[in-house]
Amino acid sequence: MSDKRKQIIEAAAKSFSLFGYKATTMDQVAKMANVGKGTIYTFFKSKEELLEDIVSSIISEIKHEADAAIDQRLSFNENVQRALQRIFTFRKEHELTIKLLQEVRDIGTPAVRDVMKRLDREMIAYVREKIEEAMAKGEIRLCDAELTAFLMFKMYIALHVDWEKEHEPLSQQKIAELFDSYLLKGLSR
Amino acid sequence: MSDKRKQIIEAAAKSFSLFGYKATTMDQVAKMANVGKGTIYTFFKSKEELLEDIVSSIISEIKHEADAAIDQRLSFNENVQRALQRIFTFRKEHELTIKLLQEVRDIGTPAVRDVMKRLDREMIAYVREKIEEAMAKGEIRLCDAELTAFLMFKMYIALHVDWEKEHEPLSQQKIAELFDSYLLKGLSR
DNA sequence: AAAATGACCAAAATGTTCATTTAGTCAAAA
DNA sequence: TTTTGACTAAATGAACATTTTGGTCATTTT
Repeated sequence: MSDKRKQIIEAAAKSFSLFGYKATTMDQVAKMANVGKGTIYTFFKSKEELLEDIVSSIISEIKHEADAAIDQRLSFNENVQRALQRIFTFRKEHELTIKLLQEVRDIGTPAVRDVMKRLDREMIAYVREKIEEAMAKGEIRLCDAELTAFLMFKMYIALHVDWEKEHEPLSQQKIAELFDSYLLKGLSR
Repeated sequence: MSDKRKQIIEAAAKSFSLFGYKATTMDQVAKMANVGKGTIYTFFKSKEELLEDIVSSIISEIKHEADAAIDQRLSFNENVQRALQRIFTFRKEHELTIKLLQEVRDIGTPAVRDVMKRLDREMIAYVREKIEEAMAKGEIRLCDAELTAFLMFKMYIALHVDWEKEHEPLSQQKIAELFDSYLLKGLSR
C-alpha cells in the first residue's frame, strides 16, 4: 500500500473522529494528509468510499480483538461472552465509533447510518460463526445460528446501551451474569 | 364525561391516526368534532395534552386486552407470552399506534417521541407487575423484576420489529418458541 | 350565568432568495 | 506518470418574507 494512501486514511480517520463525517471536508483531509485534494481521488472514488474503507478496517480490528479474547480452553459460553464484551467495549471506547454513532443519532447522515449498520451486521455474522463452530463441535444444541447471533447481539445492545438511557449502568460482571442466566441457558444441551 | 369532550377526543384520535400528530391542526380537530376551537381548550390545556390523554386511554386499552389474554389456570410462562403477544399485536395493528410510530421514525416529532416512550415504559411496568406476582407465588425464581421485564420487552421488540428489517418475518408460533427456549428457561426454578 | 365560539395575535413553521461552501474534475505542473 | 489546486456544478445555509397554527379572550348563544 502506497504511503500517500496511508496518510490519507489516517488524516480522514482522525478528522472523522474529531469532527464527524459530515463536518469533515475533503480540503481539510487533503491538508491534514499533506497531499493535494486530487490525490485523494486517485485512491478513493468518493468521500463515502473513504469512510467505507476506514470502517472496513475498524471491522477487521474489532474482529481481531474479539479473536484475541477467545481462549480455546474455555467453554463456548465463556468465549462468546468475552468476544461480545470486547466488541462492545471497543464500540464504547473507540473515538471514531463513538463519534459516528453520535452523528447517526443526532444528524442521521445517511452514509454514516449505512456504514454503522454494516458494522452491526458484520458483528452478528462474526458471532454467528462462533455459534456454528460450537454447534459443529457439539458444545451447544442445534439452533438457527443467524437468529441466535441476532438475539445475542440485541441483548447486548439492550444491556449495554438501552438500559443506561433510563437506569444506572450495569457492570460488566452483572451483564455477564444476566446474559448467562437468561440467554445462554436456553442454548445448553 | 361531557359529550363534547368525547367528540373532541374521537375527532383528534381519528385525525392523528389519519394524518399524524404534526399534520393535524387544532382548527381541523374543531371542524371534525363540530365544536369551536375555543371549546377544545376548555377540556385540554394544549394540543400536547390532547395527545397525552388519547395515548393514556390507549395504554388502558392495551392493558385491558393483555389482562383479557391472561388465564389464571395457565402457567406464568404461557400467560406472559399471551400478554406480550397481545401487546405487540395491538401495536402492529392499531391505526393510531402505527401512525405515531411512523411519525417518530420519519420526523421525530418530540411530543410524539415522548408519548411513545411512555407507552413503552408502561408496558414494561405492566410486565414487571406480572413478574412480581409470579415471584410472590413462587412460580419463578427471584430476580430483578424491572430488569427482567425490560429484557422481555426488548426481546419481543427484537423479534417482532427489528428482525423484520433484514429478514423474513417470524410467525407468532416461532416467536413464542424462541422466547420460551431462550428467555424463560433462565427464569425457571 | 355558564358554555361555546371564532376572530385575533404572537410565534413558529414554511417558502424563497442568494451568497458561500464543498465534492469531485481535469488541464497543467512536477 | 503522478500529483496538484484552480475550477465547476451542486449542495448548503443565512437572511428575509410569507403563511400557518396553537392558543386567547371578548363576544354571542343557550
